[in-house]
Amino acid sequence: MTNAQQRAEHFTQALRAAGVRITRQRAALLDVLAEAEDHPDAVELHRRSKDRAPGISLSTVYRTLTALEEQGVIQRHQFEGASARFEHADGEHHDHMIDVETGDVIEFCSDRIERLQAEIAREMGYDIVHHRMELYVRRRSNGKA
Amino acid sequence: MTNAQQRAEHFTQALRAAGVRITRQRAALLDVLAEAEDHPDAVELHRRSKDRAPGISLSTVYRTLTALEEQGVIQRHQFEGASARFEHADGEHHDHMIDVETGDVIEFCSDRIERLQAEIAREMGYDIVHHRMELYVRRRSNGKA
DNA sequence: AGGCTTTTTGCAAACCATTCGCAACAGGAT
DNA sequence: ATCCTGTTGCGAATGGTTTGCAAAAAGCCT
Repeated sequence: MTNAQQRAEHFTQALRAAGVRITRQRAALLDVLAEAEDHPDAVELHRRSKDRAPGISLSTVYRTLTALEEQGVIQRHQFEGASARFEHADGEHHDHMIDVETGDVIEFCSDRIERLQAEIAREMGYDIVHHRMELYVRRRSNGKA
Repeated sequence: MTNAQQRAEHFTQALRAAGVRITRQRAALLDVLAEAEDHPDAVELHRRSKDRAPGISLSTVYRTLTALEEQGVIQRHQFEGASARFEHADGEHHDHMIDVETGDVIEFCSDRIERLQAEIAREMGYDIVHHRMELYVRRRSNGKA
């Protein structure tokens, strides 16, 4: 069984557990999401889902995405000046770099930064509920310094 | 001369330099922005500006905010699930913590985090154009650990 | 001041991603 | 197979923000 299939199964379980029915349309979207290795937006997910569930509507895509997000199995990212993009939330936490030229999204993570964030919040009397960190970047033109 | 007056003057210069005319409406908004110590949204800025320039329209507020942002003298922040909020951009760079209960915005900055971000980007072959870091937080309930 | 050009204004309409109301439809437990 | 309840697609609504336009105001040159 591939990773994608496992993920699709995971999505299905999560929805069922929440009393959400798995329809033909939802199954299609779940598969599409499970297979996606990028960060597609709702319209793109709709486009991809139409192959497997002809006639699926954009509303249904949005509704299902919201349900999946509520169950915590996918994440919604609202990058600057763009519509929301989605990704499955099974690996460990990570943040994003967005190439401002191409729109490409690169994942990264830094325990050190996370620790500093928590430390700063605590010093000011807060606990972090969640955070958002995005680096808007441009490919280095001149090889290495 | 107060800080606010200096800032208002700074805004005025920036706009004039860009060939933008200072109208009664804009002067009012500039003052409001210069005096603001919080992070108001367009509607709130409009409300505050109406005292000094009765009849000023929300469109004018938006148009002027856009111009100021283009000149780099104010910053626009798009926090999660809220309309854009603005602040003057004269002090040094900082990031934000948002109290998820109250909506309060707290400023902070960490050179160490900034350095780590730059380092990470560089390692992956990128330069940072700008970044966004927001901590969504909740006040610690139990005093200090 | 007067006149002329260019920018700006307020209004209403347009935008765009996302959500919602609704009547027809379809899971899925029994 | 049935019934109950959740779901669908559609089109319309939303809400923050932007835009087209004709009227009004800035700024400039004498």
